[in-house]
Amino acid sequence: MGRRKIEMKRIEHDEARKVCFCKRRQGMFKKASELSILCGAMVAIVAFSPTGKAFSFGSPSFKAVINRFLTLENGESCDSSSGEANTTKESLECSELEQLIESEKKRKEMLKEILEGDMDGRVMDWLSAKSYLLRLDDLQEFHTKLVAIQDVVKEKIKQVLQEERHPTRPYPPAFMALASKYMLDRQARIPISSMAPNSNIGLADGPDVNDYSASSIYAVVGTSLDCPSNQVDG
Amino acid sequence: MGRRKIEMKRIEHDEARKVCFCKRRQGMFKKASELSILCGAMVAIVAFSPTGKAFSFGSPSFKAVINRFLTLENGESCDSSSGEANTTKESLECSELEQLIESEKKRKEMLKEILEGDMDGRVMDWLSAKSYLLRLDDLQEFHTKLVAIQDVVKEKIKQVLQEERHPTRPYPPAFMALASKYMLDRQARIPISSMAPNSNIGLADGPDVNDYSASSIYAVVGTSLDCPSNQVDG
DNA sequence: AACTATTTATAAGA
DNA sequence: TTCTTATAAATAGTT
Repeated sequence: MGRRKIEMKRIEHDEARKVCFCKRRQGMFKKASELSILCGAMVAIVAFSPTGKAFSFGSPSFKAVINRFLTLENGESCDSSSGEANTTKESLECSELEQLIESEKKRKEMLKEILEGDMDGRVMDWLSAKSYLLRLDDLQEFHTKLVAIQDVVKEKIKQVLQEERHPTRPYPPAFMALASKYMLDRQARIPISSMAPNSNIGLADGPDVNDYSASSIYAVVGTSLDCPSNQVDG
Repeated sequence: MGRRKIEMKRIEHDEARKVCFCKRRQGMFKKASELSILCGAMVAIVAFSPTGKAFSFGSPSFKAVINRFLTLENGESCDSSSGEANTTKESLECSELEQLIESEKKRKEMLKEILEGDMDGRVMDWLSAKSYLLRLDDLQEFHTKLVAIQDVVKEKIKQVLQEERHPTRPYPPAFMALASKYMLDRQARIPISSMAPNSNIGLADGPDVNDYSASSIYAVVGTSLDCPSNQVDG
């Protein structure tokens, strides 16, 4: 579709690649718009430019389409294609798509349950679920915190071990007060510091712890194929 | 692009509309595939046929692209187009997009709050209280469990990191079993042992079962423009 | 960003 | 349906 046929592989020249993205992204969005108009179809697209900028298209709106997609009934049929280059399968059936929808639903349900549910007594579940829900950046933070908690427990073990060598002593009054408060009032927060008999329990060091309408697309694209001003990508 | 120019409006004849969707959907997916190959761009598309069937395309995978989109940093720029034909607003700016990103940010904040609030507050307190109340053997067991969870999290981080290079795949059955168990029975604890590092919890990479490659798309589309058998739409 | 020579997509027709 | 083909449209390379 140009002065000459091009090989279907990554364009290495940096500038040429950006220009190509700009033109073809517009072409694709126009195709999407036409498809939705001609066929009354809902279409949504997201594309990341070589420079990492996100572009989206949606008809009737991006959000509406994605929402419909993510809330597809279980039985609703769908087809999925992957542009990945190194696969051998000729057909996807529906599974990747269905799994995605399924997992999204479950994730939402889990999140809701965690938010609404009583976490007490199910901390392990809570922690596990959390590791499922969090994304990469959250996970790293979460991991740091886990390490911190683990240190608390280790420290506690040390203390208990020490205590076992000595005659057992009654818990300090301060602890009893806090413990009963905790047990009676689940909502009350017990400050870690006050839980630590010798204050070496706990986290002493602090755990760090623009839309343009179909018609304007046509106006622009129909008259020329240049990148409109909203395309600040390059 | 055919024997004659067509008006850009809904095709009323039912059969013709379906045929058009079939052809143009394929054309659009091919364009998307080419865009991703030539420009190294990530692209995801969802389209609903006139009969309501969902089709998706993703490169490197639908899920990976959508995830990236939904976790856009606040400052990351984006452009949004709407193909809606009958809008009265002259411009949406980015609002659809921004709303979507906004809701995702809220989700993140919520999780963060849970993480920091519960984790640093109630859960930390809970753990401390527990660690104070527990006896030595319980503590050691508890510590072991913490290590196990930590391993899960580490593993998850690894997987997520890997996922950024590879297309996302469905959750493994093992995980789904655990997840559904968790969701169906709140009282049931997920045995820590099954949470252990190698149990592939989380966004695990399984072998792909469901992709067809760009090249096979070309094989189909290049030789003929008919709807392949997986297109059961019409 | 504009301009065309070409390739590519596709509307009708078979 | 699927294939064929005349045409409209997209776009690669150039200015």
